[in-house]
Amino acid sequence: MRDLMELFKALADESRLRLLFALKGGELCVCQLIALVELAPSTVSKHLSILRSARLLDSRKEGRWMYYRLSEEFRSPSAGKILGLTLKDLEGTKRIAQDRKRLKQITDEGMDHLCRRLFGKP
Amino acid sequence: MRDLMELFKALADESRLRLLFALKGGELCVCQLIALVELAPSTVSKHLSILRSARLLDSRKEGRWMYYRLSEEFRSPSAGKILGLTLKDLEGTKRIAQDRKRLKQITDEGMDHLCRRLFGKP
DNA sequence: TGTATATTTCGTCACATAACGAAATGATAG
DNA sequence: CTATCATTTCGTTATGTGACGAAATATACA
Repeated sequence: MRDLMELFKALADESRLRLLFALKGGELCVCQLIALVELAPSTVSKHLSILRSARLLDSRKEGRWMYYRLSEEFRSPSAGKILGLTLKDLEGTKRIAQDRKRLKQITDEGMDHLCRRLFGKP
Repeated sequence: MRDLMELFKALADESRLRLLFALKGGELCVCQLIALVELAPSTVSKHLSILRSARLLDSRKEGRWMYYRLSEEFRSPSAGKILGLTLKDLEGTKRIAQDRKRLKQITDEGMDHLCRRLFGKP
């Protein structure tokens, strides 16, 4: 029951739903996710850790970049199905449609350029 | 997206999961649900209103008693499936097994006796 | 009609959570 | 080795949530 509640708590937040959906298309770097949801890096990091605790995400470090992706090993079979239904439901929403467009721009931009834009000095 | 978040928020609470599971066997009166979860009447009432707002429950008034039951018309097809998966997942948990036993006692007791026990003067 | 009863609404308190900025961490590049 | 960069951790603040008791509401019964 504890696990199930953790899953639902993780899913009960707009930013986290947006992050999950963005990762549907494959792994992304933290800086790309920051650019997408437009929240402080520390805030995004916290969201990602919540999603990872709920076993919805896995992560991988490559050099100084950290990549997150949708998990494949869920805590329970139901968890995977619930995530699947959730992502399908999100397809139709306006916010997610906007995100999809912006994400394309972000991935096209290239990470070096993106990071300089996000964290670089004037 | 708002609806989906409302659904997950509703499901992200232990007491509300217990209430939902209890109603799996059919409609129950508020006083029976109060006896089951052992929280203040006002607290249980609030939980029920949250579940009803999320369209997980319907209610029916009969005399002075209010009956709640699992909804059949969900906000979205996914909502029904998610609830189904959730209730199935809960089957195995210890708390729910305890609840099932206690619920049998509660329904056997009869509502007049139960209400006198819960609200009656010494 | 008035009183008892079942449920809901309201006000309040303690605690959880999302947001931020500052500081810490860990890796790369010079 | 030191500086820089991407990310995380920590501390703080504002808002949301769950719990309760008291008061309001609605129905039944005398």
